[in-house]
Amino acid sequence: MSEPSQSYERIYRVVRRIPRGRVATYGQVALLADLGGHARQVGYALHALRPETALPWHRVLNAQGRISARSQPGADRLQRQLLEGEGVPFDERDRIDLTRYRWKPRARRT
DNA sequence: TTTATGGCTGTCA
DNA sequence: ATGACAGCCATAA
Repeated sequence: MSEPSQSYERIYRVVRRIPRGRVATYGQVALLADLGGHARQVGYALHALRPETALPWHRVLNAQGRISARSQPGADRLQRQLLEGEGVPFDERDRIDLTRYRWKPRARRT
């Protein structure tokens, strides 16, 4: 495939695997996407994804278990709302207990 | 081609 | 425990 941005697709693929009621960090997704721990690109990929792309971006948090402020206003609030709707409670500080809600994917790849 | 960002992370105080 | 600084790399102009 001559996909110019195949890297993004990998990220999307990983994010899509995140089960409902569970969350993952950018770093984690990056690792699973073979990006080698470069979480930033994950954030950019999600930032660059199109609205018609049904992707559970709201299940992706930063390493602190909190929602990062993105370009779109109110989007962080929406993310929180979506997560709460999936059964992921937030702390007083808007944080999620990653030790409990962190998605534990299996080692894939051959 | 180079330059400038950026939905982060890890370390230090 | 939180707050602040620098670094890595890919994408977009």
